[in-house]
Amino acid sequence: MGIMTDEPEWLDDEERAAWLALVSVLMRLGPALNTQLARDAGVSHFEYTVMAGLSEAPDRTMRMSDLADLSDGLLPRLSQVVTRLEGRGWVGRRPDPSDGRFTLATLTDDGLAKVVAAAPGHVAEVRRLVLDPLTRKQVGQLTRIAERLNEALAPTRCP
Amino acid sequence: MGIMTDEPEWLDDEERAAWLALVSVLMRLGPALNTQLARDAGVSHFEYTVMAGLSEAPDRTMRMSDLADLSDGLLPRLSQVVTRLEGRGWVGRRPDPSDGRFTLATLTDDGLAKVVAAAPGHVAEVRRLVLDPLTRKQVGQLTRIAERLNEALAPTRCP
DNA sequence: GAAGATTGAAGGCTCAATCTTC
DNA sequence: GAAGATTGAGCCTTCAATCTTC
Repeated sequence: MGIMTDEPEWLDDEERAAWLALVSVLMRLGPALNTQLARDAGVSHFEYTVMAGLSEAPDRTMRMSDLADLSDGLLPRLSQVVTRLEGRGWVGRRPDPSDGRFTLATLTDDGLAKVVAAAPGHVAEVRRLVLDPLTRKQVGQLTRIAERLNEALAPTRCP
Repeated sequence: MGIMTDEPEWLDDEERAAWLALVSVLMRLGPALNTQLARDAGVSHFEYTVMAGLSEAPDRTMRMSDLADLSDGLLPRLSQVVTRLEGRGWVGRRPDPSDGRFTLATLTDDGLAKVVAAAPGHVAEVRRLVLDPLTRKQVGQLTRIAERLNEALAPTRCP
Protein backbone atom coordinates (compact mmCIF):
# COMPACT_ATOMS: atom_id res chain seq x y z
CA MET A 1 0.00 0.00 0.00
CA GLY A 2 3.02 2.23 0.36
CA ILE A 3 3.12 5.46 2.30
CA MET A 4 -0.17 6.59 3.79
CA THR A 5 -0.24 10.19 2.68
CA ASP A 6 -2.62 12.86 3.91
CA GLU A 7 -4.84 12.54 0.84
CA PRO A 8 -8.52 12.59 1.72
CA GLU A 9 -8.96 9.54 -0.53
CA TRP A 10 -12.44 8.79 0.75
CA LEU A 11 -14.93 7.51 -1.79
CA ASP A 12 -17.32 9.94 -3.44
CA ASP A 13 -20.91 8.96 -4.22
CA GLU A 14 -20.23 7.51 -7.66
CA GLU A 15 -17.27 5.50 -6.46
CA ARG A 16 -19.19 4.25 -3.48
CA ALA A 17 -22.13 3.17 -5.64
CA ALA A 18 -19.82 1.26 -7.98
CA TRP A 19 -18.03 -0.37 -5.09
CA LEU A 20 -21.15 -1.47 -3.21
CA ALA A 21 -22.72 -2.89 -6.35
CA LEU A 22 -19.57 -4.78 -7.30
CA VAL A 23 -19.15 -6.25 -3.82
CA SER A 24 -22.71 -7.48 -3.95
CA VAL A 25 -22.09 -9.23 -7.26
CA LEU A 26 -18.90 -10.65 -5.82
CA MET A 27 -20.62 -12.07 -2.77
CA ARG A 28 -23.55 -13.57 -4.65
CA LEU A 29 -22.47 -14.68 -8.11
CA GLY A 30 -19.82 -17.12 -6.90
CA PRO A 31 -22.17 -18.93 -4.52
CA ALA A 32 -24.91 -18.93 -7.18
CA LEU A 33 -22.64 -20.73 -9.64
CA ASN A 34 -21.47 -23.18 -7.02
CA THR A 35 -25.05 -23.94 -6.09
CA GLN A 36 -26.14 -24.61 -9.66
CA LEU A 37 -23.19 -26.88 -10.42
CA ALA A 38 -23.45 -28.74 -7.11
CA ARG A 39 -27.15 -29.33 -7.56
CA ASP A 40 -27.13 -30.29 -11.25
CA ALA A 41 -23.73 -31.93 -11.63
CA GLY A 42 -22.29 -32.61 -8.18
CA VAL A 43 -19.15 -30.56 -8.68
CA SER A 44 -17.93 -27.22 -7.35
CA HIS A 45 -17.27 -24.29 -9.63
CA PHE A 46 -13.55 -24.67 -9.12
CA GLU A 47 -13.66 -28.39 -9.94
CA TYR A 48 -15.61 -27.59 -13.09
CA THR A 49 -13.11 -24.92 -14.10
CA VAL A 50 -10.24 -27.35 -13.66
CA MET A 51 -11.86 -30.08 -15.71
CA ALA A 52 -13.03 -27.66 -18.38
CA GLY A 53 -9.48 -26.32 -18.66
CA LEU A 54 -8.08 -29.81 -19.09
CA SER A 55 -10.74 -30.69 -21.65
CA GLU A 56 -9.43 -28.01 -24.00
CA ALA A 57 -5.74 -28.77 -23.61
CA PRO A 58 -3.79 -30.94 -26.08
CA ASP A 59 -4.20 -34.60 -25.05
CA ARG A 60 -6.47 -33.26 -22.29
CA THR A 61 -3.23 -32.92 -20.31
CA MET A 62 -1.51 -30.06 -18.48
CA ARG A 63 1.18 -29.51 -15.91
CA MET A 64 -0.21 -28.83 -12.45
CA SER A 65 1.46 -25.42 -12.26
CA ASP A 66 0.05 -24.32 -15.62
CA LEU A 67 -3.36 -25.57 -14.61
CA ALA A 68 -3.14 -23.58 -11.39
CA ASP A 69 -2.48 -20.40 -13.35
CA LEU A 70 -5.32 -21.12 -15.75
CA SER A 71 -7.83 -21.74 -12.99
CA ASP A 72 -6.78 -18.77 -10.82
CA GLY A 73 -6.00 -21.14 -7.96
CA LEU A 74 -2.92 -21.67 -5.87
CA LEU A 75 -1.01 -24.90 -6.22
CA PRO A 76 -1.87 -26.41 -2.83
CA ARG A 77 -5.54 -25.86 -3.46
CA LEU A 78 -5.32 -27.35 -6.95
CA SER A 79 -3.43 -30.34 -5.64
CA GLN A 80 -6.15 -31.19 -3.15
CA VAL A 81 -8.92 -30.72 -5.66
CA VAL A 82 -7.14 -32.94 -8.18
CA THR A 83 -6.72 -35.58 -5.48
CA ARG A 84 -10.49 -35.50 -5.07
CA LEU A 85 -11.10 -35.66 -8.83
CA GLU A 86 -8.63 -38.51 -9.13
CA GLY A 87 -10.53 -40.42 -6.48
CA ARG A 88 -13.68 -40.10 -8.56
CA GLY A 89 -11.84 -41.34 -11.64
CA TRP A 90 -12.14 -38.10 -13.59
CA VAL A 91 -8.48 -37.08 -13.64
CA GLY A 92 -5.21 -39.04 -13.75
CA ARG A 93 -1.84 -37.87 -12.53
CA ARG A 94 1.72 -38.90 -13.39
CA PRO A 95 5.20 -37.32 -13.31
CA ASP A 96 6.33 -35.48 -16.44
CA PRO A 97 8.73 -37.87 -18.23
CA SER A 98 10.82 -34.94 -19.47
CA ASP A 99 11.27 -33.41 -16.01
CA GLY A 100 10.26 -35.33 -12.92
CA ARG A 101 9.59 -32.17 -10.92
CA PHE A 102 6.46 -31.46 -12.92
CA THR A 103 3.26 -33.43 -12.56
CA LEU A 104 1.00 -33.96 -15.55
CA ALA A 105 -2.75 -34.07 -14.97
CA THR A 106 -4.96 -35.71 -17.59
CA LEU A 107 -8.71 -35.67 -17.93
CA THR A 108 -10.03 -39.23 -18.26
CA ASP A 109 -12.81 -40.30 -20.61
CA ASP A 110 -15.19 -40.34 -17.65
CA GLY A 111 -14.02 -36.86 -16.70
CA LEU A 112 -14.63 -35.57 -20.20
CA ALA A 113 -18.10 -37.09 -20.19
CA LYS A 114 -18.77 -35.35 -16.89
CA VAL A 115 -17.77 -31.94 -18.29
CA VAL A 116 -19.77 -32.46 -21.45
CA ALA A 117 -22.82 -33.39 -19.41
CA ALA A 118 -22.45 -30.42 -17.06
CA ALA A 119 -21.66 -27.75 -19.63
CA PRO A 120 -25.11 -26.97 -21.09
CA GLY A 121 -26.73 -26.38 -17.71
CA HIS A 122 -23.82 -24.27 -16.57
CA VAL A 123 -23.79 -22.17 -19.72
CA ALA A 124 -27.52 -21.66 -19.39
CA GLU A 125 -27.02 -20.37 -15.85
CA VAL A 126 -24.22 -18.04 -16.94
CA ARG A 127 -26.52 -16.76 -19.65
CA ARG A 128 -29.39 -16.25 -17.26
CA LEU A 129 -27.38 -14.54 -14.52
CA VAL A 130 -24.84 -12.56 -16.49
CA LEU A 131 -25.30 -12.27 -20.24
CA ASP A 132 -29.06 -12.02 -20.71
CA PRO A 133 -29.54 -9.18 -18.22
CA LEU A 134 -27.04 -7.00 -20.08
CA THR A 135 -27.25 -5.26 -23.44
CA ARG A 136 -24.78 -6.23 -26.12
CA LYS A 137 -23.03 -2.93 -25.52
CA GLN A 138 -22.74 -3.59 -21.80
CA VAL A 139 -21.22 -7.01 -22.48
CA GLY A 140 -18.44 -5.22 -24.36
CA GLN A 141 -18.02 -2.68 -21.57
CA LEU A 142 -17.89 -5.45 -18.99
CA THR A 143 -15.17 -7.23 -20.93
CA ARG A 144 -12.93 -4.18 -21.03
CA ILE A 145 -13.58 -3.35 -17.37
CA ALA A 146 -12.94 -6.89 -16.16
CA GLU A 147 -9.78 -7.21 -18.24
CA ARG A 148 -8.51 -3.95 -16.80
CA LEU A 149 -9.22 -5.14 -13.27
CA ASN A 150 -7.42 -8.39 -13.95
CA GLU A 151 -4.33 -6.42 -14.86
CA ALA A 152 -4.50 -4.64 -11.52
CA LEU A 153 -4.97 -8.00 -9.81
CA ALA A 154 -1.95 -9.48 -11.57
CA PRO A 155 0.66 -11.26 -9.43
CA THR A 156 1.97 -8.64 -7.04
CA ARG A 157 5.46 -7.85 -8.23
CA CYS A 158 7.75 -6.92 -5.34
CA PRO A 159 11.26 -6.48 -6.76
CA MET B 1 -33.35 -23.52 -15.65
CA GLY B 2 -36.70 -24.65 -16.96
CA ILE B 3 -37.20 -26.57 -20.15
CA MET B 4 -34.02 -27.35 -22.04
CA THR B 5 -34.99 -26.35 -25.54
CA ASP B 6 -33.05 -27.10 -28.70
CA GLU B 7 -31.57 -23.62 -28.80
CA PRO B 8 -27.88 -23.64 -29.71
CA GLU B 9 -27.32 -21.16 -26.86
CA TRP B 10 -23.57 -21.61 -26.91
CA LEU B 11 -21.46 -18.56 -26.17
CA ASP B 12 -20.08 -16.51 -29.04
CA ASP B 13 -16.62 -14.95 -28.86
CA GLU B 14 -17.70 -11.69 -27.26
CA GLU B 15 -19.80 -13.42 -24.66
CA ARG B 16 -17.06 -15.88 -23.92
CA ALA B 17 -14.51 -13.11 -23.47
CA ALA B 18 -16.79 -11.25 -21.07
CA TRP B 19 -17.50 -14.39 -19.13
CA LEU B 20 -13.91 -15.52 -18.77
CA ALA B 21 -12.78 -12.06 -17.70
CA LEU B 22 -15.55 -11.76 -15.13
CA VAL B 23 -14.86 -15.20 -13.67
CA SER B 24 -11.24 -14.27 -13.26
CA VAL B 25 -12.16 -11.11 -11.37
CA LEU B 26 -14.58 -13.16 -9.29
CA MET B 27 -11.95 -15.71 -8.35
CA ARG B 28 -9.25 -13.20 -7.51
CA LEU B 29 -10.80 -10.02 -6.13
CA GLY B 30 -12.51 -11.70 -3.18
CA PRO B 31 -9.34 -13.44 -1.98
CA ALA B 32 -7.34 -10.24 -2.55
CA LEU B 33 -9.65 -8.28 -0.26
CA ASN B 34 -9.64 -11.01 2.35
CA THR B 35 -5.86 -11.09 2.29
CA GLN B 36 -5.49 -7.36 2.77
CA LEU B 37 -7.96 -7.19 5.65
CA ALA B 38 -6.58 -10.29 7.34
CA ARG B 39 -3.02 -9.00 7.11
CA ASP B 40 -3.68 -5.38 8.12
CA ALA B 41 -6.65 -5.73 10.47
CA GLY B 42 -7.08 -9.39 11.38
CA VAL B 43 -10.63 -9.67 10.07
CA SER B 44 -12.20 -11.35 7.07
CA HIS B 45 -13.98 -9.37 4.39
CA PHE B 46 -17.32 -10.70 5.57
CA GLU B 47 -16.59 -9.75 9.18
CA TYR B 48 -15.61 -6.27 8.04
CA THR B 49 -18.81 -5.94 6.00
CA VAL B 50 -20.92 -6.94 8.99
CA MET B 51 -19.23 -4.48 11.35
CA ALA B 52 -19.27 -1.68 8.77
CA GLY B 53 -22.99 -2.27 8.27
CA LEU B 54 -23.66 -2.05 12.00
CA SER B 55 -21.51 1.07 12.31
CA GLU B 56 -23.89 2.99 10.04
CA ALA B 57 -27.14 1.78 11.60
CA PRO B 58 -29.05 3.82 14.21
CA ASP B 59 -27.62 3.01 17.65
CA ARG B 60 -25.16 0.80 15.78
CA THR B 61 -27.85 -1.86 16.12
CA MET B 62 -29.68 -4.12 13.68
CA ARG B 63 -31.79 -7.26 13.69
CA MET B 64 -29.83 -10.34 12.64
CA SER B 65 -32.11 -11.00 9.69
CA ASP B 66 -31.79 -7.44 8.37
CA LEU B 67 -28.05 -7.61 8.82
CA ALA B 68 -27.97 -10.86 6.86
CA ASP B 69 -29.72 -9.19 3.93
CA LEU B 70 -27.42 -6.19 4.06
CA SER B 71 -24.28 -8.28 4.07
CA ASP B 72 -25.42 -10.71 1.35
CA GLY B 73 -25.00 -13.62 3.74
CA LEU B 74 -27.36 -16.33 4.87
CA LEU B 75 -28.53 -16.31 8.46
CA PRO B 76 -26.63 -19.40 9.65
CA ARG B 77 -23.40 -17.96 8.33
CA LEU B 78 -24.06 -14.58 9.92
CA SER B 79 -24.91 -16.20 13.23
CA GLN B 80 -21.58 -18.01 13.37
CA VAL B 81 -19.63 -14.92 12.38
CA VAL B 82 -21.39 -12.81 15.00
CA THR B 83 -20.58 -15.46 17.61
CA ARG B 84 -16.94 -15.01 16.70
CA LEU B 85 -17.18 -11.19 16.80
CA GLU B 86 -18.98 -11.38 20.14
CA GLY B 87 -16.13 -13.49 21.51
CA ARG B 88 -13.70 -10.75 20.56
CA GLY B 89 -15.87 -8.13 22.24
CA TRP B 90 -16.74 -6.25 19.05
CA VAL B 91 -20.44 -7.06 18.88
CA GLY B 92 -23.12 -7.65 21.51
CA ARG B 93 -26.32 -9.64 21.09
CA ARG B 94 -29.66 -9.60 22.90
CA PRO B 95 -33.29 -10.50 22.14
CA ASP B 96 -35.47 -7.76 20.67
CA PRO B 97 -37.63 -6.48 23.59
CA SER B 98 -40.52 -5.84 21.22
CA ASP B 99 -40.50 -9.35 19.74
CA GLY B 100 -38.42 -12.09 21.31
CA ARG B 101 -38.04 -13.96 18.05
CA PHE B 102 -35.69 -11.33 16.72
CA THR B 103 -32.13 -10.89 17.91
CA LEU B 104 -30.54 -7.46 17.98
CA ALA B 105 -26.83 -7.16 17.24
CA THR B 106 -24.99 -4.05 18.41
CA LEU B 107 -21.50 -2.87 17.53
CA THR B 108 -19.55 -2.14 20.72
CA ASP B 109 -17.19 0.80 21.21
CA ASP B 110 -14.27 -1.53 20.66
CA GLY B 111 -15.93 -2.83 17.50
CA LEU B 112 -16.42 0.67 16.19
CA ALA B 113 -12.80 1.49 16.91
CA LYS B 114 -11.82 -1.62 14.99
CA VAL B 115 -13.82 -0.59 11.92
CA VAL B 116 -12.52 2.95 12.04
CA ALA B 117 -8.96 1.67 12.24
CA ALA B 118 -9.41 -0.78 9.39
CA ALA B 119 -11.32 1.46 7.01
CA PRO B 120 -8.54 3.63 5.52
CA GLY B 121 -6.37 0.69 4.52
CA HIS B 122 -9.32 -1.15 3.08
CA VAL B 123 -10.52 1.85 1.10
CA ALA B 124 -7.01 2.34 -0.22
CA GLU B 125 -6.97 -1.26 -1.43
CA VAL B 126 -10.37 -0.89 -3.07
CA ARG B 127 -9.08 2.22 -4.78
CA ARG B 128 -5.91 0.49 -5.93
CA LEU B 129 -7.59 -2.68 -7.21
CA VAL B 130 -10.87 -1.38 -8.56
CA LEU B 131 -11.32 2.37 -8.89
CA ASP B 132 -7.90 3.63 -9.94
CA PRO B 133 -7.52 1.22 -12.86
CA LEU B 134 -10.80 2.41 -14.41
CA THR B 135 -11.72 5.67 -16.09
CA ARG B 136 -14.46 7.76 -14.56
CA LYS B 137 -16.70 6.68 -17.39
CA GLN B 138 -16.00 3.01 -16.74
CA VAL B 139 -16.86 3.45 -13.08
CA GLY B 140 -20.30 4.62 -14.17
CA GLN B 141 -20.65 1.73 -16.61
CA LEU B 142 -19.59 -0.73 -13.92
CA THR B 143 -22.21 0.63 -11.54
CA ARG B 144 -25.04 0.14 -14.02
CA ILE B 145 -23.78 -3.31 -15.04
CA ALA B 146 -23.36 -4.52 -11.46
CA GLU B 147 -26.75 -3.17 -10.42
CA ARG B 148 -28.33 -4.97 -13.35
CA LEU B 149 -26.63 -8.21 -12.39
CA ASN B 150 -27.78 -7.85 -8.82
CA GLU B 151 -31.35 -7.70 -10.02
CA ALA B 152 -30.84 -10.98 -11.85
CA LEU B 153 -29.27 -12.45 -8.71
CA ALA B 154 -32.20 -11.37 -6.58
CA PRO B 155 -33.80 -13.99 -4.32
CA THR B 156 -35.08 -16.67 -6.65
CA ARG B 157 -38.83 -16.20 -6.71
CA CYS B 158 -40.60 -19.50 -7.29
CA PRO B 159 -44.34 -18.85 -6.94
C1' DG C 1 19.96 -24.82 -3.57
C1' DA C 2 15.77 -23.89 -6.18
C1' DA C 3 11.42 -25.06 -8.30
C1' DG C 4 7.32 -27.96 -8.39
C1' DA C 5 4.22 -30.49 -5.82
C1' DT C 6 2.12 -32.57 -1.82
C1' DT C 7 0.51 -33.04 2.95
C1' DG C 8 -1.57 -31.83 7.68
C1' DA C 9 -3.73 -28.81 10.75
C1' DA C 10 -6.65 -24.95 11.53
C1' DG C 11 -10.33 -22.09 10.32
C1' DG C 12 -14.47 -20.83 7.51
C1' DC C 13 -18.59 -22.02 4.82
C1' DT C 14 -22.96 -24.75 3.77
C1' DC C 15 -26.79 -27.37 4.78
C1' DA C 16 -30.05 -29.83 7.51
C1' DA C 17 -31.95 -30.29 11.90
C1' DT C 18 -33.30 -28.08 16.09
C1' DC C 19 -34.90 -24.61 19.40
C1' DT C 20 -37.53 -20.53 20.79
C1' DT C 21 -40.91 -17.10 20.50
C1' DC C 22 -44.94 -15.47 18.67
C1' DG D 1 -47.86 -23.69 13.04
C1' DA D 2 -44.70 -20.22 11.30
C1' DA D 3 -40.80 -17.11 11.49
C1' DG D 4 -36.28 -16.01 13.37
C1' DA D 5 -32.19 -17.76 15.05
C1' DT D 6 -28.81 -21.14 16.48
C1' DT D 7 -26.13 -25.41 16.42
C1' DG D 8 -23.48 -29.51 14.57
C1' DA D 9 -21.47 -32.23 10.96
C1' DG D 10 -19.12 -32.42 6.71
C1' DC D 11 -16.59 -30.32 3.19
C1' DC D 12 -13.51 -26.93 1.30
C1' DT D 13 -9.90 -23.60 1.60
C1' DT D 14 -5.60 -21.67 3.43
C1' DC D 15 -1.04 -21.58 5.08
C1' DA D 16 3.05 -23.39 6.67
C1' DA D 17 5.93 -27.13 6.60
C1' DT D 18 7.83 -31.03 3.95
C1' DC D 19 9.33 -33.94 0.11
C1' DT D 20 11.24 -34.77 -4.45
C1' DT D 21 13.60 -33.82 -8.57
C1' DC D 22 16.64 -31.17 -11.05
